[in-house]
Amino acid sequence: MSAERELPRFRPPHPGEYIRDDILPSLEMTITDLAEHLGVSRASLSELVNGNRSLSIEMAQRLGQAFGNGTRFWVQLQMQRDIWDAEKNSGIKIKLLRQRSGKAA
Amino acid sequence: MSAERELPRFRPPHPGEYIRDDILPSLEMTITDLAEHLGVSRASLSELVNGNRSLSIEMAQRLGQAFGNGTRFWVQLQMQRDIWDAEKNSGIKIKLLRQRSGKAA
DNA sequence: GACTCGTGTAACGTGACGCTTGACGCGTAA
DNA sequence: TTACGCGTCAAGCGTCACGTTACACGAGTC
Repeated sequence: MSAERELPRFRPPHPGEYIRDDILPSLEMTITDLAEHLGVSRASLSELVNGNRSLSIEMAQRLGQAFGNGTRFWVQLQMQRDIWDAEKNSGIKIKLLRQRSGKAA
Repeated sequence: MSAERELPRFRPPHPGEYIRDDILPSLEMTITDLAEHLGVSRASLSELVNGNRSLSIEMAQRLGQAFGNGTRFWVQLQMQRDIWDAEKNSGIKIKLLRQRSGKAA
């Protein structure tokens, strides 16, 4: 009874929202600018920023280097959203397997 | 100077190793047994256990439900390894973008 | 009006990868 | 030898991030 963290009440924000709302304004950059700086296509970054695509590990690396907050930050952002979606939308129901820790009823 | 966590010195273990070394023995189950319980094919679980495949979100859900430690645990296991690999093997070098926080040299 | 930017998005091809199915090799018991 | 359980491999499929190219729209500017 420990590893089960509660699901957030609301769907975690897409990494792209963060880029759009916080990063780009504070850097005074356009999507086109940032895409060029990151070495990705404009279309690719645009779709990411608009939430139409999820973050790859490689994209997370680029963002982490560009903004100085590391790969992990971005991957976790995406991960939280992925987990939320998975828990919400799936009908997977697997029965709990009891580890044999001595006391077997 | 905060979000940059250090990379582990050694490659984080593959989730499959954990299943093979700890879970399966303590449950006294075979790969075939567990695959059936999880509702996936033998081959799929076999490749996972042997480190030839990484964990999908859906597989993480199944494992999390079966072992009672939640989806997040398994996804994080995989994430740590993915990040480690990405940092080690990639030649990506993006210049840091300075946020304009008042003091501009 | 025409021109330039910045943007969103669709179509196409590509490569990566998780998954299933079917077949194979190996060990063990009848 | 035959039969069975187990693990693994190979082929095929679907999904998806990505680049490229192209088009359409709005806001400025001339």
